[in-house]
Amino acid sequence: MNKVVTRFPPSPTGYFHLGSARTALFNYLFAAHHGGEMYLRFEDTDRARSKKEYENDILAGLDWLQISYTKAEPLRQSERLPAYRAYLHALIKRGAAYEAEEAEGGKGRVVRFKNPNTRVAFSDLIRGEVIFDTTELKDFIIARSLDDPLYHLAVVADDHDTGVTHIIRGEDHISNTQRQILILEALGFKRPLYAHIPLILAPDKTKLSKRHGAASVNEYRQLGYEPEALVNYLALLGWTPPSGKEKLSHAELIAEFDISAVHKSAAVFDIEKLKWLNREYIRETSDERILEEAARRIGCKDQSIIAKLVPFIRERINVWSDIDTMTAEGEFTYFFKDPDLDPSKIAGKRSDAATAREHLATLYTLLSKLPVRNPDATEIKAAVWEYAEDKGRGAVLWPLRYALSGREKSPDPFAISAVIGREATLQRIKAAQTILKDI
RNA sequence: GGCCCUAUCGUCUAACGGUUAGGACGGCUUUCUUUCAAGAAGCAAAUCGGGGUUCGACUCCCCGUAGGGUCACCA
Repeated sequence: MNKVVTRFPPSPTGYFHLGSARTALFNYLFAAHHGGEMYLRFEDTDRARSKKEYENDILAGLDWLQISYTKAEPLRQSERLPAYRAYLHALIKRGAAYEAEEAEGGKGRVVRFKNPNTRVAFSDLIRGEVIFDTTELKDFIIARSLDDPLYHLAVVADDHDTGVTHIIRGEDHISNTQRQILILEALGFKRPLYAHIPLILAPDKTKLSKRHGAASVNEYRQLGYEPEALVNYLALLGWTPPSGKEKLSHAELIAEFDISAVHKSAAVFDIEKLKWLNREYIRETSDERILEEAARRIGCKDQSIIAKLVPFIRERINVWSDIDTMTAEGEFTYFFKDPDLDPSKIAGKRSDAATAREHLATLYTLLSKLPVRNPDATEIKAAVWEYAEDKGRGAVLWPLRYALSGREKSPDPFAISAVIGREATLQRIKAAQTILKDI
């Protein structure tokens, strides 16, 4: 087999979309699997809607997802006008296209393709034989003028000139294929192989778009998803690797990818499964990485305290921005400063104010015996466990935990105590006792 | 509407003529547990409908139905 060449040709008329990202990913995986390469080019023949800003967004997204590519030379279709003009001339010269006066609006002369009105059939790598009767296409327009080509002409020219062997694109392009085959055959080009991948749908089963919430790659980046998780998830949408694995590394995806195994039907984007996958990746990340994200997001207070929060954060978040949410909801504040206690909540369900106060007093004594250096959670637990077992764990430990956190939900009291240290622990227990005395 | 594509649990999917239709996410239950989270165990949940072909259809064929895509001087 000749060298595989694929391409990813977005038009920079919008932000880098999830659907585009998956198309890019499949082109990349296919090329990488076969030791080939993927070209990137920008289809900016619609000059009015194309923006540099969007180009940059696409480039940044590709880099973030670690989808590598070769830049076409030149990168933009707007830089290849002479080439298109030559092809247009060739087409006109051999009678396959002609200039025509445009009736509608009368904006000058356009170039129309002379439709041979045949049947065009191609074998799609995913869908098998697809047949179109091109008659209804009429003599479609391929250029606004000799210097202003339209999509179909430009695509055919570019794919040919860069030696593209496989065109892997969204299903929404399937009916464009007939026009492009007609043009390419009129030009005498070799036909590439086509593979039309199914679309990504929103939960309401329509094409995924902005109104369904986050649809751009950059939004997922902002929300704190890991690029590996997003790539992994996108690859699984419409394709199952032969190994049946659900969590695959970049290298595994490349090794297992098979375009002919891609499904024919559209898949609904399930944010819950993406979150789950993302959590799987976060679980494996280093303590350093979590510390870095946490310090930045919580607000860099005491780094040594945040370092102790790492295991706690690791098991509670799906995406990095969950740290922001937790911060906003005050789920970290008691690690940094004494909590405000609601007197009615100190005793908990398994105790009353008077006994809770007794328990706290005993706990204070017990914990005072701990070494002055800050003990770890195991040592703290050991110091009070026997007493808690004896008096009832719920009755003893709820007041302790509440005294330390001031919250109805939190990690266990030993973990909290280990983070805030011996002195703060004793102080908070004392504070809770004092409040209890007042009621 | 024309043309094209598609159809297994709520969602992503396995099965490639013979299985009690399997797995994952989510959900629910139980367990662990002072609470939360995590963990462990378990449960519910699907072949769109109708005809064929066949000893036997999720699987092959036809017809419906439903969903999607596309019908630009956008890409």
